[in-house]
Amino acid sequence: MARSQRVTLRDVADRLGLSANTVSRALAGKDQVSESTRALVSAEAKRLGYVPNSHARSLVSGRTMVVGLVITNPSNPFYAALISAVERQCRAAGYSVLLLVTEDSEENEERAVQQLLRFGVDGVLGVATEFRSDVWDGLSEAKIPVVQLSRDIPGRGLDFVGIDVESAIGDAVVRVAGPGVRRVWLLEEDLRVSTVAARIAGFRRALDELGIAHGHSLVLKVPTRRTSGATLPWRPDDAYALAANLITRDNHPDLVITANDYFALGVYRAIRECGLTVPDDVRVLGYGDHPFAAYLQPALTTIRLPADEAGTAAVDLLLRRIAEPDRSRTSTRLPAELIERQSTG
Amino acid sequence: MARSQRVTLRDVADRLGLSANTVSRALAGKDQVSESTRALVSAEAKRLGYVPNSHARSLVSGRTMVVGLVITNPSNPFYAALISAVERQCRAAGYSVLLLVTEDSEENEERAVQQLLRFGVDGVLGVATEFRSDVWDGLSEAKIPVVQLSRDIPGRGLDFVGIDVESAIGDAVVRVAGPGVRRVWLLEEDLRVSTVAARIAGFRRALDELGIAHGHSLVLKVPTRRTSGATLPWRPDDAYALAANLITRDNHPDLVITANDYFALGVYRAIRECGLTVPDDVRVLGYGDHPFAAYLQPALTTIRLPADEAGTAAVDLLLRRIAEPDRSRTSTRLPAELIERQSTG
DNA sequence: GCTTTTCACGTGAGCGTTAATGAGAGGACT
DNA sequence: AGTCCTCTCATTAACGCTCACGTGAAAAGC
Repeated sequence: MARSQRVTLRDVADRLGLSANTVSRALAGKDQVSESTRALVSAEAKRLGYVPNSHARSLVSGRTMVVGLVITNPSNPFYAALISAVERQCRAAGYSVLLLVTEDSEENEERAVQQLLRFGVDGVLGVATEFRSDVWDGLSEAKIPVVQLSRDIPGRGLDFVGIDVESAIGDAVVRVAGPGVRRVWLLEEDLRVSTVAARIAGFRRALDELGIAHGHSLVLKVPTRRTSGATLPWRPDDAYALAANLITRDNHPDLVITANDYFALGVYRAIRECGLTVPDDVRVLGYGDHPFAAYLQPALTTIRLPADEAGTAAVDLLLRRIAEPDRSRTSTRLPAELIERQSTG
Repeated sequence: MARSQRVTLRDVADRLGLSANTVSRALAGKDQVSESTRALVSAEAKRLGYVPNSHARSLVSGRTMVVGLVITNPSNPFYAALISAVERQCRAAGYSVLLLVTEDSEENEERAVQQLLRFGVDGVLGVATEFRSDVWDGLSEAKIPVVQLSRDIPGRGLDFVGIDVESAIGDAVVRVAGPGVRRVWLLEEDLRVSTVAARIAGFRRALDELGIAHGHSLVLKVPTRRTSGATLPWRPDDAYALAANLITRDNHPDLVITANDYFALGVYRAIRECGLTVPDDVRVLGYGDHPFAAYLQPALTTIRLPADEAGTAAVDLLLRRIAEPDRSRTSTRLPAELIERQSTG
């Protein structure tokens, strides 16, 4: 039904007494077609409403002009920004985006890779789940370029574009910790991924630089809601519950770093309810610079992530690798910017 | 290169001394294949790492198992939630999602429709830009089912799934306005879309019900940043700039409704800087129930949108229409829930 | 005048898959 | 024994497009 309706190359060709091939060449803008017939073909194609069949095209050409984008959770604002940037850059280059969501589940990730293989996408941008790292090997074997986004699985020989999380956190903590700061906490996500590891590493390095004994520091894991579906993965409530249990008026950290600004919301409340104040009693450093951060009371010092640049750079890198499959592996870590506000004094 | 590598049906068939067709039927689980050869085929296909070519399949079958998702801005948290829900529901039904972003630009929307036609997707879920409403006609002509998401363009005969914005705002304003409330403002987006119109209509209806003269009310348009790319479309700064200009200590509204919680952030600040307080001097009603709303001081009364349900329902509707193209048009408006917190007393 | 080149287009094949049809082997039946 | 099935598989033809050729006519060259 739908098929019989569709205008094909032959329809245009028959209407003009030409061959399908000529019409194809004319519309493709190739040589070996006179300008007069090209104009005729274009006009007739437009008149009939001809739309090329991308499947037929990619079946013979081997290219699809589609890029796979594998994301763990589109409701995560950072990933949402990545999606926007990636889509825009792909669109500018004439590529379409096939979106696969993994919800940080290995099973979904495997299915996603399978889908990408079936489609024979020209390239893949992916946030890896990292529980098992060989999931992506199928793409490499099929010679489909993969650029890892945000999270890096080393040793796979895959391109990577992300953020220099370790430096971002490390430098920020050093900058933000005043002379009186002795006890420092990090509220982390409970995920086994490279970004979390990098934040912890940066955190530890900062403590060393500040001469703070690791015994005075604490890395707390907030349970991550991966299966919550179409909602934000970070719940202020979870951070609040954790912090409220541990912080008392007489026993509290001097500085709390949160893995994201949403956790900071919970920490704010926990501190407030103890009768303590930010930043006089406890300093708070967020992560992500979400739009509300500047509007909290006190305004939250946080780290701005160049999601837009990362997405754009990742697409550029992918397109370059599609063009030159044999160029050497690239690993880019973009710097993040500390936005100092009132929560750190 | 990539093509010669790929394992095809023939490869599996040749290896077993069978025909490609038999292998196809065996893997498709059809009849007319003995169980013994089916097992052989499955084993060999797995051993060789056979992956079906979706383009070849859809070229002959006319189906793609792909659904197009047209979104104006993935960084908008509401749309992000929609994307998550839609993707998940599609995945559950065996469909993949092709993501097209329009940035509320008519040109992009036309290109998106063109892409969807080229791919011959089985169906489309879309947030329409609404500047020109005939952009989607091409899909209807190609008999591709379209379900409109969130924004409704009436008169096109397209299915619709969204939220009952008019009732949500109308009922909420009535509920939230106390006896002393005389002057009511609505801070709206500057977009010509049905959701904005519905909010304004609900606002006006509430004023009538409350017996508030329209002269005492005000609908303010906050400039919308559509071209800002991969960022949130709603900037608290913009709402702040507008509100700060109009609100003074002696001349202020009793109740402000904002088109989203981010605008409420700006309004909070503007009110605070006048030396006024929420809710005693000015009540504030947000929209969207973004995760930070509960953690503001005072906690923001707002309207929770069932984005997850909307996305899920939209996919269900689309799949049903794909199965039965001739069923009558459906228009679903899901109720939104008022979440009463401190900002309205 | 003829051959040679150039240009504009047509022909045929094939991309990998599925649907329709055909064909051979084996068993059940009269 | 011959006929008719049934089961299993092969053969053929699409789907719409592009690529490597082939071909004819006009233009160019001597």
